[in-house]
Amino acid sequence: MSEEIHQAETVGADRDPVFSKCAQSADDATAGALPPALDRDQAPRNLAFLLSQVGIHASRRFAERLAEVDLQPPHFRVLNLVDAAEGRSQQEIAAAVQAPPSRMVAFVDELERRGLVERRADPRDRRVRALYLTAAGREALAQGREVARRHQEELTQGMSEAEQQQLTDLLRKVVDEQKIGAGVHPGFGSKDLSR
Amino acid sequence: MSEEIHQAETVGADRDPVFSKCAQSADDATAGALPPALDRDQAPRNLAFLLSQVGIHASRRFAERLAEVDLQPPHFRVLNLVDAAEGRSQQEIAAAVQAPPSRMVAFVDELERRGLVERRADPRDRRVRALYLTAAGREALAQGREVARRHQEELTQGMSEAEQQQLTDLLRKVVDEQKIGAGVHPGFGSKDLSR
DNA sequence: TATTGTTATACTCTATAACTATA
DNA sequence: TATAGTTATAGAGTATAACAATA
Repeated sequence: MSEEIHQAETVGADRDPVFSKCAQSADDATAGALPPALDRDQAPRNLAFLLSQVGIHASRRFAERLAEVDLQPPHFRVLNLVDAAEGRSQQEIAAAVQAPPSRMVAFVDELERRGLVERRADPRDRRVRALYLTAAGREALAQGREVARRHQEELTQGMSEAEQQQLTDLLRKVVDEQKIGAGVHPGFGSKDLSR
Repeated sequence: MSEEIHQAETVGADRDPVFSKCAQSADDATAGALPPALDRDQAPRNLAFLLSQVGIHASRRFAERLAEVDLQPPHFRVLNLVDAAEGRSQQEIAAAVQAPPSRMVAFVDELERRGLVERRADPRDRRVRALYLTAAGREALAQGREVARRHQEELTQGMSEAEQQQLTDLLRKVVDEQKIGAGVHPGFGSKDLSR
């Protein structure tokens, strides 16, 4: 996974006396679990680290919330894409999410099993399986989008409208500058972020 | 993993005629691989999606670069932490990176095999294995940090100093507000981000 | 001969739980 | 009895390559 810790500099002075005290103090089931020398309270000022840290947190949190409506991120993504372009072949959708065909099969299997998506024959080419949403699929998609709405609300807690706009603009600048495909999310698997 | 696509709205109008044209156009080995209906060029304005997208991109890119000096993110992280607090026990370090003891063993095994880290006996408790960097370990750590420096440089390409500061401040605000532990990076594995 | 969808398979990463040696 | 470290193991997620039907 990921970005790294450049916070090392501030640490390393104190040692065992402080540590043993801390390790046994009563009220630190969560926070105080780390010895103080490793539990720096100074937030890293490192931009790359922050981006990675916040991004992964956001992704993971979203996966958690999505699970509440029985969806995993890849499934939600496929639903979105099928909705965006109904009647496309499985592999067209797969290409759009950058998933190999074999993975797509598994996802569609699952979605079809749950009655959210339909595979229909394409009269013009009997090899392809055209994908369509069912009514239940639209319902699930709506639920997922509601989760996404709440997720974003949570994520922007404590930020003013202006700040949100600023952050959005800056991030979009990065996407642009780094030539990350506009709507393409790197990493398709759900495990990636929900671990 | 992850954030989701709310870009669906803009799509779905055109269909096969446009698509077949696009699929065959010559100069789109990369970009034009997607049918236009799925290849929206409008960047998403969704903040949660952007955070996840950029964060994962950053993490993955960092893992790639780190590989150039034969390090994986978890190894680099462990090196950083050992450097920050030499002489700590394996499990203390493990706790600091939120890794289960069994994973830590594997990482330290690898680092020791490569001569970057030493396990020493602790005279006060013969169960613990105190961790120390070797000279080679310090060298590797320095290389990793240099990679991190270049990585950040790449990531902030095209941004003014002021913009970088703005972005840093905003992200730090999110870390604070979301109660993500300051220096704690969610997700320890390297696979997460390099897939 | 190439392509769509499918299956089989192998590989990696991960956590859990059992085990040992010390305490 | 509890803890530091280790090992064994099983599960999830992933990609690759072989395959069948169709073009």
